[in-house]
Amino acid sequence: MKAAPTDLPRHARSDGEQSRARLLHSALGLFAQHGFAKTSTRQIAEAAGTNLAAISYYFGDKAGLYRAAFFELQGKPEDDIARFSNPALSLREALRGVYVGFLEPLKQGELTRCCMTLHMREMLEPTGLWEEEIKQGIKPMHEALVAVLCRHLGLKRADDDVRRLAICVAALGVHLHVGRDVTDALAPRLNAGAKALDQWADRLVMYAEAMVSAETQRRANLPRAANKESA
Amino acid sequence: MKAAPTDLPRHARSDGEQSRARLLHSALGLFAQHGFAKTSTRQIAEAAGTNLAAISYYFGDKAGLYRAAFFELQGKPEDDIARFSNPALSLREALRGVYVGFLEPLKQGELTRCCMTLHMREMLEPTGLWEEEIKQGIKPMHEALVAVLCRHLGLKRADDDVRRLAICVAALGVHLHVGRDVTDALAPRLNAGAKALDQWADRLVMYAEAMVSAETQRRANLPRAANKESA
DNA sequence: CGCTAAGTCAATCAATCGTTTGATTCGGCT
DNA sequence: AGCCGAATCAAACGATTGATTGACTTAGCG
Repeated sequence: MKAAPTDLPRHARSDGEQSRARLLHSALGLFAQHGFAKTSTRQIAEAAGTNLAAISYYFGDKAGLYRAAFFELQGKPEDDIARFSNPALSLREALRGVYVGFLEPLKQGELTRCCMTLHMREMLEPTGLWEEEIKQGIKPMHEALVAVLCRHLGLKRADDDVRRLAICVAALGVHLHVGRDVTDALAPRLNAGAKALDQWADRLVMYAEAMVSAETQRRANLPRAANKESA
Repeated sequence: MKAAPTDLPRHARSDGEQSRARLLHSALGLFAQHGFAKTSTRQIAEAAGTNLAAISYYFGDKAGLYRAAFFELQGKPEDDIARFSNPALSLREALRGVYVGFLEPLKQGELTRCCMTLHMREMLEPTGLWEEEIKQGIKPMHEALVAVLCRHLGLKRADDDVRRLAICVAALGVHLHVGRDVTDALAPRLNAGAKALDQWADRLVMYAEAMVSAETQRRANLPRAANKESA
């Protein structure tokens, strides 16, 4: 709600909304770093510089704080979709738009990175919020990407192979985040600096283009009749 | 402390080693399903049909049980590497070997799937075991894949671009697991049945081949001098 | 049989968890 | 001034956690 900056000094009895915002940001960072179960409310309150009871006061309980941190501090999915779903874009431009959406959080500050980490974490530990996020954030994005691919593949309707391709295209972007620590261990240079991230964008676009081309070619070589997919 | 296979006293109690094995499997399943922090030792003991104290007895503490379940119940990385690193294989065959390693756990029983889930979970919640696993399991596999790619790209030494390509190739396989629930929500048919998984193998091999081809072409179009990569 | 050790069990420990309470303080109001 | 509600705080609640205790049971062996 209130997009107030966070680093305000801790005044004795200044504004109630400040404590709420500080709790929100501290919770986001700690939840992203240690997960929900391993983060105690006392840690959050201490990091936020507020009292323990403030969590119950503003968010009801720990789960409410988690939900608030999860949903209130993230960019709107429409912005991500808008980056690549414009029909005027070429395939290459659209794919670049897709991966920019994945890479930008890595360039920006901790806040967006923590948001992304929380999302990735939810993938493996669904807490109920995740299904909501799939429906409101991921599924629209997936459908938008499928539509883009259909357009450039010359298809009227999406089939399983297009969805598989869309998932693979997204997988390269997702892996930037979930496999970040692994990549840092295997080849630290690949994620070091903004320049390296721009190289990621270049290569991912190239690889995604190659995958789309391969799918295009596969469909071209397909016998006309066998347009169905096995169940 | 005890529980060493080196000691060879007679089987004192008939089902002595059985409790250990049952604890191991129950722990693997529960840790994979709920994570380390959200799984209590009482749950594990109850699921295993043993007493609570047996955990301390066989594994010292909860962390020891986790470590044992993590390392004792997984396939050896050499087997995975052997599937694709044979120099006699064509690129396509090698890539198929890579993805078979990712897909087989999905086909087999719960055990291997839980193992894989635990691994994925460790990516986002490193507990110390993960660094060990990177060094002993992931890094060798990455290096083997890099070697295969170098061979088919006609390179003597690996550079950052080859490593990036290797990571992208692996990313498609990793995403099968980390994005499994998401995929099930977006397009349930894609993961339903062994036949669908075989289709995954076909497409992933095709996409990976396309990525390698794209990289080959990029290098061919490169000016001779500019063989360096930006830091 | 008697002895030892492995294994099992209920009961309990101290610590930590999320949450609640009740008192207190401050800003804004008539 | 006097009052009220919002906000803060220390303290404690009950529940659950991981881990331990000590007694009990069983198996092997002289």
